[in-house]
Amino acid sequence: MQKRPIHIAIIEDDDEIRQTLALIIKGTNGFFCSATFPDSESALAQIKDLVVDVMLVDIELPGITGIEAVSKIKQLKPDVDCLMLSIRQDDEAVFNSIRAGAAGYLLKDTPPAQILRAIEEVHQGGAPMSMQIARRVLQSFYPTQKSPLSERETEILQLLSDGLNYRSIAEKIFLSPHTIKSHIKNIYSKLHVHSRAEAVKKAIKDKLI
Amino acid sequence: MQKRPIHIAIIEDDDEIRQTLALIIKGTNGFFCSATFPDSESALAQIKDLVVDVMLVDIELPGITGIEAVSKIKQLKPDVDCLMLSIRQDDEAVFNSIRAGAAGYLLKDTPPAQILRAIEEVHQGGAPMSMQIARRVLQSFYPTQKSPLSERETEILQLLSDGLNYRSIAEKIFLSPHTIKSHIKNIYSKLHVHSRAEAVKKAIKDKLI
DNA sequence: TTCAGAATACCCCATCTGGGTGATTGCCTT
DNA sequence: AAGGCAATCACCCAGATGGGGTATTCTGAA
Repeated sequence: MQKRPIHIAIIEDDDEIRQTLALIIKGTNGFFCSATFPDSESALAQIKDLVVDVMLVDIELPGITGIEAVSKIKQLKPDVDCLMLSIRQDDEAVFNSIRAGAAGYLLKDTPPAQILRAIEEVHQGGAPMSMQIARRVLQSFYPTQKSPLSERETEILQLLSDGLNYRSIAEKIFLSPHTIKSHIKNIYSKLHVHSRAEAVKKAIKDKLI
Repeated sequence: MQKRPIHIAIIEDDDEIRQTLALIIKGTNGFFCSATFPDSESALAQIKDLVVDVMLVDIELPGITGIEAVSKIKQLKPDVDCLMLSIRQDDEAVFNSIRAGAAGYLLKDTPPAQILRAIEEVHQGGAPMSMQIARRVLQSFYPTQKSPLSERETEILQLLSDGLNYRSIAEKIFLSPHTIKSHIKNIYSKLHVHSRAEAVKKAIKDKLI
């Protein structure tokens, strides 16, 4: 029995690249090209009536960017897997794409055979990424630099972020509220902030807690 | 000219798996097995004197876990790339490994050829992950559920997280401080929190801002 | 059309916060 | 031996915060 081919659509403004991709897809067994679009607008207009499993999306498009397109596509058809295809590898492009709902991210220098492999992988529930992209993504989890805070301070910052006030923190770790306040003042000065909200934000962003 | 092989060390408590991995590595051109260890302790004791590019690390080990081992290895030898090899695919294992500094994560059912490919990739600055793992990692960037906050509220929460007080926020968006306060009260009740710190924490964790 | 929610604005008030200043003890490094 | 930092505790005070209300307008869904 013949397996249903993976239905693919392409959004890519460069005519040559778009057509080449389409040709490769059409010429390969198990892959089917449902549609191609030169911009996000036309793709979004038709997406509802389209049978499609995987979308290849360029980021740099005239008008609506590929990233915004992905965001809208995921709203309209949450089951479509969007695979970004871009020359950009800056954090801005990569992480905004992922946040928008991209299920994979390939650089444009990826050879055709690997693009096809990535399409299969994304369709099987994977998240293919070019090697540089994957590394960047993992690196985003590492603490940026080592904490300037002492252990005690980190502990108190943790409790602070739970919304406890001086007194509650003091009770929790058996210290005087004055001491807590002292620590918090030190935390502020080390993190260069002036309020709990800022401190919590910085702590999370810098992965201190 | 002969290229220097990739030097690999293994930490794995299962004798059979460890020896099989070592054999595969030894038997493949371009790969060299520097050492194998049945536990983290022995690996950490010797790591300083070891020439090694990539470490294969199991997570579930007697004594010090693979995750803690990675954290210590990265402290001692930051240039070593650690590739986790585990049966576990729960968030706990995956994200703690990544935070500890792992540069890749393979499930144990990965066939040998792919393990070798992953070793090469990690050594070239990539971050090979089993398909399920990569997807999980990307999913960690998506907003968990859609925001319960209105646009205005989100805007104000954003400013709140920058450490602005009622008055400053009011000035920034040309509203009365009373209004800001009203909005913030609504934000608190929607997020089920009672302070700025908690609100900011929840907002970031739930990717509302 | 009616009702809910969003956005706007105001009042009261007890409590909490952040900034300033100062002190003691102990540990570590120099 | 000295200076520095972490950790502890203390006091003062102006201003901010959070919780309790109330009210109007507008929009969109039921």
